[in-house]
Formats: sequence, C-alpha cells, structure tokens
Amino acid sequence: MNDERAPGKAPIPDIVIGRLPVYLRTLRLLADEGREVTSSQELGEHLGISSAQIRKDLSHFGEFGKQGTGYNIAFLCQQLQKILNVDRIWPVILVGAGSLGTAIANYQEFESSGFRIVTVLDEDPQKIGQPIGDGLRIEDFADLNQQVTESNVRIAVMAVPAYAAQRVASQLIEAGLSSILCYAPITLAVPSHVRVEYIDPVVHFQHMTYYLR
Amino acid sequence: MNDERAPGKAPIPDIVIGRLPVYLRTLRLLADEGREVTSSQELGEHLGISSAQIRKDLSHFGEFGKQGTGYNIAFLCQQLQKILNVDRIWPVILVGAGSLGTAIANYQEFESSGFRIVTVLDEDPQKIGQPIGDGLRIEDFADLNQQVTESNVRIAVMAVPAYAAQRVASQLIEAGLSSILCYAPITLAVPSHVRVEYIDPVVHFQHMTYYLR
DNA sequence: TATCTTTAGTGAATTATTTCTCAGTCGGAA
DNA sequence: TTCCGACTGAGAAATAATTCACTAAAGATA
Repeated sequence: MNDERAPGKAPIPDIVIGRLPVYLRTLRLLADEGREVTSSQELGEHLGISSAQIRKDLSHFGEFGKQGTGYNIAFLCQQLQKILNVDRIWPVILVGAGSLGTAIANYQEFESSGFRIVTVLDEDPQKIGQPIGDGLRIEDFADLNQQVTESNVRIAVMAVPAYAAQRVASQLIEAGLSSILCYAPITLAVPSHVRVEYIDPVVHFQHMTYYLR
Repeated sequence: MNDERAPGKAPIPDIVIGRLPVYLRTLRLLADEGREVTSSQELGEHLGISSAQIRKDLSHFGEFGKQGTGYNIAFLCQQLQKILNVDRIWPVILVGAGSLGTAIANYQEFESSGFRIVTVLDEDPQKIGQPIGDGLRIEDFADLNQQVTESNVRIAVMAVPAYAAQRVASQLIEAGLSSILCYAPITLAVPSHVRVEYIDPVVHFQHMTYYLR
C-alpha cells in the first residue's frame, strides 16, 4: 500500500489529483441513486476514460476495491474525501460582488462538497453592507486583513474584473491566503507557494471552436 | 511548415490546442499595454511555463516568429485567432437563467473573444419573457428547436441544476448542437461527435485542498 | 467441492509530452 | 562589412502518462 506523500516517496502526479474530484462527484451521484457498489469499468464508462486509469489512479493511495466485486461506493467516497482533505468544511472568502460574485455566493453545492463562503468583499461603497448569499453581508475589501484573521480562511475566490485581478490577488497573498480560484481572464503573477486555479469560459469556448468548421 | 489537419498528417495534440486560448489571452493583454513584440521566453515567464513549450506548441501550426527578434504580437494574435476559428463571431445559446445564467448573460468579454450569446432559454414560466443580458429576453426552452434553427447556433452553455443537466444536454444534441460548455457538476453522457467542456468550481477547490494541511 | 466469471492491483510496454540542445537567422553595433 | 548577442525552430533525449496484459482473489453456480 502506498502512503501518499510519505517522506522519500515520489509525489503523486498532479494530473491524478485533478481527476479525484471528478471521481468523487460521480461516486456521490451513484450513491444518491441508491447504488452501493461499482467497478472501475462502470465508472470509466460514466466518465469516458479507461478502467485501467481509474485503478492506477486509486492505487497511488491504497487498495480500496475487492477483486470480483468492485468498490464500495460509500467507502470510496469517504476515502477520496480524506485524501482530498474535504472531510471537513473549508472557509472561503469571495472577492467581488458583481453578477458573477452574487451567483457564486448563491451557489448551494459548496457546503456539501467541503466549502463554505464565509465572507464576501467588494470595493464598491454602493455594495458594501448589502446582503448577499445565505445570510451574508458585503464587507469592505479594505478590511481584508481583519476578515482573514477573524475567519481563519486560506482559500479565496476572485470574481473581479481583469483590470483589478492582479492587485486583488497580491493583496490576498499579502493577507496570507495561499489558494486562489480566479474567474478573471488573466494569468496572475504569484509567488511559488501560492496555488492559483483558473476558470475562464472563453478558454473553453475557443478550445471547442478549434474543432468546429 | 505544418499545415494543421491536412490529410494524412498527425492531428495536433488536444493539450496543445487547450493552451492556445491562454496564449491568445496573454498576447492580447500585452497588446493592450502597447507592446508590439514579445519572445517565447517573456511569454513563458508570464504564464509560468517554459519557452520551449511555447515554441514547440506554435511550431505545430507554422512559423510565426523571427529569429533574434521574437514574435510580433498583433500578427501572432491574428494567427492564433485564425487557428482557433475565432476570427469571426460564434453565436451561442445559453440555457438556464438563474443566478449563474444571468451572470453569464451579463458577461462583457465574450464579444471580443469571438462569441455572442444570442438566445437565453429557461423552463420557468415566471422567467420566460423577462429581459436578460444586453437586450435579450428569456425564451421558453420548449422552443429550443425553433431558436436553434433561427439563430444557426452550434454552441450551448448550460447553467442549469445538476438534476436537469442530462435531459437538457440530450435535447440540445437532439436539436443539432455539438459543442456544450457545462456548468452543472455532472459528467454528461453524449454521443462521440459532441464535445463537452466542464466548469465546476468544486473540482478546482478540491484539487487545491489536496495540497493544504 | 470444483469450476466459472468478474474484477482489483500491478509491472511492463507503449504512447504522449516536455525539455534539451544546437544550427541558423536576425538586427544592431563596431 | 564583420561580429555579437538574442532568439526561433526542430530533432533528439528525457520524462511522464496511459494502456496492456496478467495474477490472484472473491463470489456465484453447478
């Protein structure tokens, strides 16, 4: 059995980590349908990937299946949540209370997936103080440091315009955050200890149009 | 010089295509700053990837740079837009006029990137007829086929709840669409001629928390 | 109990991707 | 004009990721 990130062991490929949330999402859907066991083959068919890849990916972390039977869905969910550190709730700070920020604040799926938006910040004096999401109120971005300290948050979502993104990111990092999910269409310059993930629908659209004629 | 997708030639790796929109986005940002030329090295530093990768990626499509000088930004943007087929405007249909759908409809960056949302559909009778985005009105999802025919659209964005996503996707495909950008947290079952891209913030969050302690 | 079918886990083989390295070109300086 | 530093494009090498193919275990069936 491989122990992930044991000293002296090779780190697990990032591309493997990136697939685990998708496996987890799919397993939870199966569980919701009342299913109790599945196989790498079935899961692969759902996801459009090979069964070998799923088995190999999971084998980095241990042995979760039973030969001849497959995987117990509830157990595998539990294990994946543990591996991904989502067997708890992570507080998240949201910066930007525009149209997109509001949609994010309203999104109901975070809580069940291990995340809770605990603070919403904006710079616009018109917005500060307004209610948003589920019982929150828009706070002043100038109070960032105080908010971070109070809520002990390590993850931020940025739903700000591109022109403001680098400045906001730098301030978030300054305040001690090290994980950023960025919706602005810009690649941020950040120190190496900070991890940024990007969501840009245009990138996906343009990827798709390459294949269109 | 390689001619992309010429008969008998190896197809260009999808992973390369996926990076081109990011290159394009960055180049346009540089152009906005008034820059005229750049180098693979500078671009790589911006993006946190190696200069060799950028040169290799571009070399699949032709020779766009000049030794000793680098790349003319405006020219390379133009070429990338041509390669990605965004040297035109693609009409896009948006399904789902909730909080997220509204944010997408309001998003201003699509137009300059090659896309225009031409139709917004929803099933909720309360929403049908309401104005949304820039001069649009929410249409009845039941009129999907008519709308697709009228607007000659090939791309859809789905901002619908997970439980509705598979049904909506099947109807979109039935109506003739072959490219779907799906914001619902579910892997869709689609025929092989249909391309689906996914945006799920939870997947990114969970990817990040793996590295948090 | 013996046999058959299903399926996980895994090392080896294959395929894909990235990086290295260098020849050759460009533009500017001497 | 010649030389020099900067830079691309591309083949070779190295690395990474995926798939193959097999062993062994589990449960079902005769």
